[in-house]
Amino acid sequence: MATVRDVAKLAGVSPITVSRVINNAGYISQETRGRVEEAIRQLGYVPNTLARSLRLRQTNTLALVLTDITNPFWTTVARSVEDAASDAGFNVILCNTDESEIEQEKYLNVLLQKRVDGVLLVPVRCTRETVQFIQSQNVPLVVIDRHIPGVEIDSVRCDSEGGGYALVHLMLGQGHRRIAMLSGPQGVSSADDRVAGYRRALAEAGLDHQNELIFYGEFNQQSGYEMMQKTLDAGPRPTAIFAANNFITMGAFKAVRDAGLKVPEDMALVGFDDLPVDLIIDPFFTVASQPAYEMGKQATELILARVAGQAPAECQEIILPTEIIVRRSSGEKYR
Amino acid sequence: MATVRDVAKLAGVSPITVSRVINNAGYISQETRGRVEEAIRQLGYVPNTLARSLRLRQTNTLALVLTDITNPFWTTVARSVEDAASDAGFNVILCNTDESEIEQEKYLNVLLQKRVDGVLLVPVRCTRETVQFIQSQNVPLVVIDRHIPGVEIDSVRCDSEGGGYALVHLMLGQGHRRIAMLSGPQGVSSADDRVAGYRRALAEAGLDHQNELIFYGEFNQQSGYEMMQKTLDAGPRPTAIFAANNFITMGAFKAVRDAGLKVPEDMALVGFDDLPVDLIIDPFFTVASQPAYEMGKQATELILARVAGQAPAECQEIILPTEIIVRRSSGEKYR
DNA sequence: CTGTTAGCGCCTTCAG
DNA sequence: CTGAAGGCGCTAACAG
Repeated sequence: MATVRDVAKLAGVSPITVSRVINNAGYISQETRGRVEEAIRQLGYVPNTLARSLRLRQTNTLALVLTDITNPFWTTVARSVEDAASDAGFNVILCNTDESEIEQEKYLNVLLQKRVDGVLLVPVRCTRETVQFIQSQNVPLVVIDRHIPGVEIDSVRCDSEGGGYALVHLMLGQGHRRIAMLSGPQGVSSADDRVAGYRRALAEAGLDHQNELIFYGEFNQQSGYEMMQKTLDAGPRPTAIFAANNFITMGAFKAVRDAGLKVPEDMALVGFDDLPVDLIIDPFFTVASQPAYEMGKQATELILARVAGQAPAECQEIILPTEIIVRRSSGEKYR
Repeated sequence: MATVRDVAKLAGVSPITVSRVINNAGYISQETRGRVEEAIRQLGYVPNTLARSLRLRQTNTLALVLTDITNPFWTTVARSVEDAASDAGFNVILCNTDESEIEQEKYLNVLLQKRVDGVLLVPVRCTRETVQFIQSQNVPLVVIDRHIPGVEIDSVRCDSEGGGYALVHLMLGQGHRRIAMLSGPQGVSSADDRVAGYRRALAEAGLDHQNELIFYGEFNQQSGYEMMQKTLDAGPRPTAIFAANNFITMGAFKAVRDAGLKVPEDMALVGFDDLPVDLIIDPFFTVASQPAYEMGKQATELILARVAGQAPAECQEIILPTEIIVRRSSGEKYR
């Protein structure tokens, strides 16, 4: 495989001149440039970015570490990040943690070894230790979707508390008084924040802790199904459900259906995250929709600014609003 | 940032010894190893893989170049590729071409410069030139989903011809005689193969070219919508539609609905690619489902074998079967 | 406008 | 079991 030296020799110039041509840097006479370009063509020379990166300490590569690209919410974020990165001349390494701390740690290790210029991370646990390692290596880090309390870190997320509040407020407004929440894992900020929104809405309606009915599970369909089953089995049955994400919503719906009940007649259902409208004939769920594309975009722009050293010194915390989309699953007025 | 040399100095050994500890290579006394590991810990040393890759000519990085991660079919493939790569200690750079040759070329260029160990490519155009560049650099390449006629290249794809045949055969069996096909772009092998399957089924039923009604468009929803509109406007209306992928199917469905007609009563509809069952309450479309996860897995395993120099010399061509899933959109017997 | 020197951080080769 | 020398391919700094 040809190197700058081979090209230089063939063109009768020095290696550095070849480098200048490749990178459009410094002054080069048209004639020399022509000779070099011709040599490059003849040799089929492809510059070795590894060597360049080693020298410049910049790889033009970002890492996107998320839980599971298969969730359409993350799919959109990934697409958005790749778009923004690509526009700026960066590539993106994709990593799925499946909410496993062990996987996350493995990935982060390798990514730092590969000297990615920045990491976009959806942290599995919202603890200081998660990010300590990355920060200690002075690699720019932007936390997406979740936040880590008590640590100075750039983060881009949605207003989970507000979205949760709005959905539950909607249910209350329709007359529901027994509203159960099917949450994600405790300790994951997006789950916790949505619970907080749920609580605030109940409190505001004069309902106290006795009226709270919260199940904690995972952000997947099976967990949603199981939590819904428990809800149906337990004590006095709620009349409405608030599910903490799209998969939990689907699982809950199926459990209700499998129990021979109907949404929304027998059980109103609202949830976080819209499903991709393009793939669904007849959208049914009332949701708090997150601007996934915008999130990815802003996170990427922020980290690219950090990489370029152009971002303000203080840590940025960007919180985007959710949009409440009312459809049939929330039903009409209750009673 | 610490280097092997720093670690070596602190541990009172030579750099190469540190290297041996890091890579578990060669013989090291327990005691020396202990000292080195302690030094690594103290310094927070993170090995620089760039330098290592430069030396070893291996990056442990693959590239996945596809059209659009947002299509659930590709989402699944991406997940699968990342899973298999990760298991083998490789990372994956994700690239979306949006079916643009220019984008594709840009990506391939940068990827080769970054010295990825292999490229998994969904080629925008099925021409020899597309892959020539990569092959000329001796970088392992596996073509996914499509194939490039007349070139020796590893490829993993589905039996598009067979799937198309089966779907159209199904329609014919239900009595349909006027069946239109809404295809993807001519020159993209998956589209062409599906058209071939359509033709074979018609021919076998004794219908000649006069009975063919084929529209060529793009693999997206808007194109599906537009092709369907044309179909509805043009001459004698068909009674059944074969759409070449999931997005075209959705677009066609919406056009039919917007025209005040019903699927399947007024128009039967079958298509390629199942939609993610997990996200859909009540699957409706009769489809030829492709084993996306399996495709990604096999493609990745093949390319990893090539990288390791363990694959058979001759080029591999893996063709996976589709599964016909009959649902309501294909209707009952016609007439 | 062009070239020389040196080094980014690592590992292979060959000695000890 | 450990080390010294050299080079992977590139570019910054400094000359000219």
